[in-house]
Parts: sequence; structure tokens; C-alpha cells
Amino acid sequence: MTHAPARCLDCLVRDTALCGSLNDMELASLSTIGKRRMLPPGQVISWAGDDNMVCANVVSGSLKMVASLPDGREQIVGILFPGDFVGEPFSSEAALTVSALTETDLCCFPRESFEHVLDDHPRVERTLLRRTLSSLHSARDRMLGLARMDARERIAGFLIDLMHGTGARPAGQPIRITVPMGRGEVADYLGLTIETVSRQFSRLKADGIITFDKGGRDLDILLPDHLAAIAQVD
Amino acid sequence: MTHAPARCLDCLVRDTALCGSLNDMELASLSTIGKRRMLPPGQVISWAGDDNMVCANVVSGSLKMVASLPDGREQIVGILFPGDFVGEPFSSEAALTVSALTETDLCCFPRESFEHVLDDHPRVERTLLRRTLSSLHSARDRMLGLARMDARERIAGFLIDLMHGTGARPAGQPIRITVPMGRGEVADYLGLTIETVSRQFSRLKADGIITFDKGGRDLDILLPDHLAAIAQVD
DNA sequence: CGTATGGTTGAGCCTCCTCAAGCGCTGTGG
DNA sequence: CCACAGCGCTTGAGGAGGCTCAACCATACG
Repeated sequence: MTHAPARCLDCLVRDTALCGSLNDMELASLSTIGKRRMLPPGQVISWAGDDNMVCANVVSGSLKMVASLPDGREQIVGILFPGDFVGEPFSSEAALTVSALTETDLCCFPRESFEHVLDDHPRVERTLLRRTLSSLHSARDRMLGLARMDARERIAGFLIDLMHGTGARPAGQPIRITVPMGRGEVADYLGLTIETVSRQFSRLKADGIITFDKGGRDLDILLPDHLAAIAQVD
Repeated sequence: MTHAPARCLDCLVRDTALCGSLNDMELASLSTIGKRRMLPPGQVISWAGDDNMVCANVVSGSLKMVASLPDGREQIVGILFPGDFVGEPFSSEAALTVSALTETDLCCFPRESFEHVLDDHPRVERTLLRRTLSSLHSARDRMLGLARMDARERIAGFLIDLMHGTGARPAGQPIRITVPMGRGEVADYLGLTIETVSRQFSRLKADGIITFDKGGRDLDILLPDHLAAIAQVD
């Protein structure tokens, strides 16, 4: 589904996305090449191994980036939220399969056009560099977690991340979050199995640290401090 | 140990390091701020949590980047070889502890000077962007490995990487490599324990896929194809 | 009402970790 | 020159955490 380009000026993620580093005039020229696309949950926008065609900004919704082994084992190597940049610039072949977790609104650019934007707008390039460095930083954090934390710690850390992601108070207050994916995807993200994820959720519930309806995606964190202690964050 | 700046023009990594994107005149100005440092094995150049002071290029030798949990668990999140860039630009606090694996020659810049270089030399910034994207790519590959491969597969993949890193023939010929670190560091890199690493090395030897002297760092890969099959690479 | 889908829970097993002992080399001091 | 301590690596025994396999439950949907 491709719609006519929405005006960048009143874009929802005008300030948080890459384009935030542009002034109104520059934005106007960008809006001629950006195309909005709505993706239903599950829709794939890039297949690992295929030609790498598109770069985009997430306007609303969420995406997963999946890496996989030849024999089919999979790992979600990143989750993207509104304002995040999607794509692999300067690479002719996509390394990851990217697909929508929830209904998602994207602002898409053909990859090569996007690269020209970088040539022409140093501030965008600088912003992308900073974001890439920060993605690298979180990728390394996740390497530490995947290699050295046990199931309980990974789940706790995941919930803490979601909590911070939703712009929540770091205080000790109970807080409601929504897990934007199913148990299977949580497992793919944390390097566990569905069953282990389910058991650890249940255990956190039994411990009175969280509550949720059976099978539900909405979840109340009753004791954020306990969760933080388990996840070894300060 | 800080020496007078070596002339960039005859730098060993002139073509492979970031500075490769500069012409001779630009290089001349760079050489005024770059300082060469020799590090003995084990020397730390950046402590996680401390002020982030320095960016550098590896001229010779090798470094490890270590992330750790508050309780002391550690993970090597990257190994750096000649030509590689070291540092965390735009971040006031270092997230990683970086130290020398072997005797290492670095070309160092104060972090803020390095950031000015990026301001003034778009081609350097572009090169850094491409490298950061490629580091991100390998970090994601490693997330997949740490989350989804078993000990044998990780060891095999590690040896394959070393093989490729030493610019070796991809053919099926036997080849000698040198593991630039001890068993403990291999374990820290692969998310395993020393004992598991040692056992898997022994098992690969028993299977006739590799040979090495007891406790040795030099290692002959007798059957690279078998190794590649175990590591699931093509 | 039956099926499909996603989540939960249980039983058993396997891999890797933990703890411990032993080996071989290096360097040092008597 | 030899004894001995120290270090890094190897190997073994035992245990635990997470995976596999399987059954069961709840909700959504035709």
C-alpha cells in the first residue's frame, strides 16, 4: 500500500526521527521522495539475502529484525519503535529479515535515494552516525545479556527495557506496559524457548513482581525495583 | 609511552585505517594531533564508567573490548585488529573496558579532537559511518551465535573467523593460524567457560579436524571444510 | 460446535557449568 | 642444578538450568 507522501512538517515523529536534523526547506525536498506505507502485523519489508531496496523511518507501530542460520534457527536482533531508522545503507544485499510486529506506519525511501540524502545533508549523516553508534552500543549490551544472563535475568531486563521505552517514570511505582509481541517472539528476542519464557513470566507473577491475565500482552509491573535488581540494573 | 607522531604517509595501516579516505595534505594536518602509543599485553586504555578520552586506530597488535555486569560477569564484545578503529565517539562516558591482547601499537587522538576531524573531513565521517554499520552487522551476527549456537558451533565459527581474518585462502587446504589469546579469553568471547572451550578444542582435535600442541596458541586447521560445515557457513 | 492458535504446565533429558584434581612449562631461589 | 611455586591448560565427576516432547487450557473464529 503506497499513499501520497504526507507532509513532513506535521509528521508524528518529526522531532524524534532522523529528519529532525533538517530545517523546513530541506524537509520539503525530502517529502518528495518519502512514501508512506502501512504494514499489517507480520508483513515483511525486507528478506535476508534479497536485494536491499529500502530505508525508512518508523512513524508508528513496531518492527522486528531477524537474523537466522541456514538450518532455520532464528534470533531477533532488534526491535524498532516510532522514530527509529530501518534499513542497511550502503549494502546491496539485505542481511536481515525485517517485518512488522504490530500494525506499522513507515516513511520509506528507496535505499539509493536515501544515500543521496546523506551525501547532500551532512546533519542527517551525522545523526545517522550517532544513532548507528548507539545501536552498536545496545547490540553489545545484548551480547552481554545473551551470553551471560540466565532466563530470569533476561526476562527482567526485557521488561525493564520496555518500561523505559514507553517513557515511564524510573520511580518505584507500579506501572502498566504492553508487550508488543507474543511469547514466541519474546523467546526469539531473548535467545530462549517459548516454554522457558512462559515459565519465567509465571514465576515472576508467582513472586508478586508482575501481574497479567493468562496469555495476555498487557502486564502490570508491581515491583519495578525487584525487577531492576534481578536484571542487575541500577 | 607517548612518542613523537610518526609520519602518516608511511603508516603501516595507511590504506586500511579510517585515514585512508584522506589525501596527503589532509593527512599532514592529522599527523599533528595523532600520537603513537605502544601497549604491552594486558594494558588497559579505557575503563568502563570512566571519562571517554581517546579514539585511536590500531596500527599493529590486537585489543579486546569487554562489557561486564555489576557482579563481575564479563563478555568480550569485540576484538580489534590492525586498521580497526577504537573508541566511542560522541559519548562522554566509556561503556566498555578496552585492553591489549597482544603487544599493540596505537595511533591515538583525544576524543574531542577526533570529533573535530569528523566535522572537517566528511570523507572520514562517511568511512566511520560505513565501518560502524559493518560493526553493527557483525555484532548482530554474534548475537545470533551467542543466542542460538552450541559450544562446538561457536568454536568452529570462531576459528573460521580467525582464518578469514588472517587473509587466508578460502580453499579446502590445511592452514595454520595463531589464536591471539588464551583459553580464558576465548571463553569470554564465545560466552562459554574455559573448561568448555578446552573440551571442544580437544574434541575437534580428536575428530582430526584441527591439531595443536597441548596448551598452544598455534593451531593447524586440517579440514577447513568440516569446520565450516559445523559452523554453518558456506 | 469443532478447529486453530497461542499460552501454560509437566516430565525427562542433555548440554554446559561448577568444582576439583592433575599435568606441563616457566621462572626463581636455595 | 634441582626443588618448588605459579600459571595456563586439560580432564573428570556431578549437578543444574534450559530444551524437547507432550498434554492441556482458553480464546477466537468459521
